Amino acid sequence: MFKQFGIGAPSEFFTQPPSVGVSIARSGQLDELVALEQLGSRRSFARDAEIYAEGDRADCWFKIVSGTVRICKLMADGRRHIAEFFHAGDCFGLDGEGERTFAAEAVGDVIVMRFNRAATERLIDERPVLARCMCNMMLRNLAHAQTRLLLLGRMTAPERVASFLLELAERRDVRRVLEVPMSRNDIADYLGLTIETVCRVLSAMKRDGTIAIPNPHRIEICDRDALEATVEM
Amino acid sequence: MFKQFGIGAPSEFFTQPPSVGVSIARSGQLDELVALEQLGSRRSFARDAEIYAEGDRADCWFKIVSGTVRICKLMADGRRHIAEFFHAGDCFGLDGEGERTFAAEAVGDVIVMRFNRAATERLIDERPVLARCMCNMMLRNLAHAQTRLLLLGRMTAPERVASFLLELAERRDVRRVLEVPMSRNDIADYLGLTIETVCRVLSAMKRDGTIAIPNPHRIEICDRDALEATVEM
DNA sequence: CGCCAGTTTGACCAAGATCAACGCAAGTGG
DNA sequence: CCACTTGCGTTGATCTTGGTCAAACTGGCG
Repeated sequence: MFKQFGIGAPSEFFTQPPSVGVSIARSGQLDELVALEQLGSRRSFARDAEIYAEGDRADCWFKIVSGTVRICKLMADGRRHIAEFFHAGDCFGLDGEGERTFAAEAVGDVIVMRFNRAATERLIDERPVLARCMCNMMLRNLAHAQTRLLLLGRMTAPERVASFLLELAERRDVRRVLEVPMSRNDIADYLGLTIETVCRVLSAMKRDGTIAIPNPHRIEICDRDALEATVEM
Repeated sequence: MFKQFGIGAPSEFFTQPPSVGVSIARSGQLDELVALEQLGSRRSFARDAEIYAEGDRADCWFKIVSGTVRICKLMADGRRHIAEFFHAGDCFGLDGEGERTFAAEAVGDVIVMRFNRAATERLIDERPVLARCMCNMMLRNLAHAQTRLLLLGRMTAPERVASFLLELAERRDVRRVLEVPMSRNDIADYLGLTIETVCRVLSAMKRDGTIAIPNPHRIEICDRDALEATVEM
């Protein structure tokens, strides 16, 4: 089982039941977790350090203890694209068994658990219930990618920025004060915009009272309805 | 196993080994296929017919016998987004167990096999090797979505069109003469462009001899190198 | 033949990119 | 402790890509 797997998991693999029904492994889960902890080794990375590079052998995966990670790719002419951000509790790096197709980098200082792929596979063979977790994880990844496809394909700059803020709020489960660990450049490359456009849109939102920006890495949502109205799918 | 699953499968589930190694179920596969055939029922849809709608209960999935299907979504203000095209041999509609988040429509006339989800789940519980197929399928979906993210986020119109043509060629496994079942409008909504831009780019490619367009639904690749150079990631 | 749907082309427009300053806070070194 | 640098972030002016609007073309079909 589990020879190759998804790009990453925007959710709490092994520590929390999947959001949608199914009631997985209520009993076994903790045991698995303990087993996993012993398989993993703690690593830390400084800001902008490369956790793995495009082209590396994909022989391990990671779970974030603290910090934020970006999954990204540099095009030949220097254009950069960020496929995903992962936060504390998320898993990432479960990509195909061959080479990495994206790089993973630390957005700020990051601490992760590193898991050997082969060892994990053995564990999963013993406890097939874990396979179900993996599938759920990949499903969520896929659903999220689909949402982003719509965003990048059909949304205007203000809609993208509004979506981004609401997504941040939802992931961190806060209603008002957002911590924004990534730079404006990261946000731009995530939303398919330029840094200037991101700034301008944020400034416009600040001007009309939708948000407040006490400092660049902290944004407060003052008028959530306005944000939601901006997205309006 | 398999309570909820990916958006669709751009590949040959159950009929062909996965492209990347792993050598799955060499022996059992045919038996499964036979079992499945008996679970499924043949359905046909006319051009533009809705196979399922956004919001429908996701209690079945499909494998395409012939024709092309688009997975799409209409935004409130009429903007349309096509998440994916599926062709003969592909599976789709394995989305989450709740409601459909996208609609599926027939691009031309389409024949599909329709499979009941619950029955399939039972089959998979009996033959866990099938779960591995599912995971591979989702992995491919995910990898493809990631590629499209890059396309929509960071590529110019000519790059998008060139990618599209090369993707078509690769999927159909032809080197020169492409059948293009979908309309220019479909292509535009798939690439995040307008129909006019798609036309203009195709016309430009025709002008400089990269492609020939004997009729709107047939495109010939005359200079594959030029196409590949256009994409150049 | 004329209509219809889809495609193509052209003229013009605007959202967002690019280029260029400027601001501002956190180091750094004299 | 204070100039000076450095790295972001913000703002403005201008340009370009691709969108919008409108008209012409094409091939099938009653």
